[in-house]
Amino acid sequence: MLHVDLDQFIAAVEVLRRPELAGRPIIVGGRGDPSERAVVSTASYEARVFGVSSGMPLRIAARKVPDAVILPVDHEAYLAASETVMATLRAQPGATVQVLGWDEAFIGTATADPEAYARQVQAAVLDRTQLHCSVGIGDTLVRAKVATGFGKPAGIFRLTVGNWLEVMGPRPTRDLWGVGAKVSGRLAKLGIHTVAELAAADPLDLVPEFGPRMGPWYAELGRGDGATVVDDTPWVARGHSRETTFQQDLTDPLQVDGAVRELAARVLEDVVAEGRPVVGLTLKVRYAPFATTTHARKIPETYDRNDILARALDLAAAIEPGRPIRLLGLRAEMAMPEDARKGHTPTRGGW
DNA sequence: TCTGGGGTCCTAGGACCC
DNA sequence: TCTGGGGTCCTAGGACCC
Repeated sequence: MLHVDLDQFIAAVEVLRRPELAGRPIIVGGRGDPSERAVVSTASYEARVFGVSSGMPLRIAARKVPDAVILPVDHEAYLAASETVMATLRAQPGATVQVLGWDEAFIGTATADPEAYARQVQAAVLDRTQLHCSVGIGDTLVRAKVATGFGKPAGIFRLTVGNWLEVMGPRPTRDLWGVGAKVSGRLAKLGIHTVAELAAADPLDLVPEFGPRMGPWYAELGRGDGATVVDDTPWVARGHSRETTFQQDLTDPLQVDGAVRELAARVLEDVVAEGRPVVGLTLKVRYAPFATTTHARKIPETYDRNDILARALDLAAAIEPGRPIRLLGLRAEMAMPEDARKGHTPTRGGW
């Protein structure tokens, strides 16, 4: 299968509608105002040279690149570009497409020459959207996904059971898709630093540290093994959430109450649009500077907006009075239809 | 005043039941 | 006075990804 990832997608979309920006360091984030609390969504390659990367506070990024072009996030524009890209992928011969995000997807197809197929995909995407992409080829989803990183920018790379350990073996476990800072640290405590060491680990030895599902799953990840079938089952959202970071920390209970009401109204817009009942609510509270707590509650299946609002306000009663609040979030979990995709391997986001 | 917003899934521990 | 063992459900918290 193939994994397709657009190069500097958001920045590239911005350049398409403002060609005079080509070649300049572009940083897209928040409302485009580096004096506000916000982070970088994407930086162009010209900006990355200065050490700017996704997730970095916008303020810091702006400081690193004195003459950067800083632009606000424009979801609609990226979504429109994304839909054209995905439609182009679906139009490829024999393609089964599994979308992972705005700018990436797996393609399953039976072809004798995957490199040629990949070049054809790149040409089609470029022709239809003027956007460049990199393509990974693999015999598992994990290998295809990881391979893409070696193809950037605008290239093609192939990882299979034959060269996985040769290429990935000496690298830190952090380079794996699904291993972050915390897990790589916990693996290091067990004496596992490299992908090769993880691949050689006994899955059962990882159970005490990571649990019955995640332990064996990490060992599998180290070997590059896992799913081999691209699944194009339509995605059914488990829930919808909204959150707000306040430019000034909130301390007034009336303001907190108002913020919760507004979040509830916004979440309900999404939920009502889907016509599925709500079965649970989670309130997320980030107290300044960075301590986060959540309060969750199952509720009887209901569509009733007033009921849901009342229950959200119930949750808000758990907020500690007088403590400054930096962020509030509200998530509504929805009832799942019987035939929805569920119960596959751990992925934690990104579908 | 350094830290978005939208997702998914797993695990631990307590409550409760038989 | 002592206090099993298995199971399920729920909440809180954590980790990761785009």
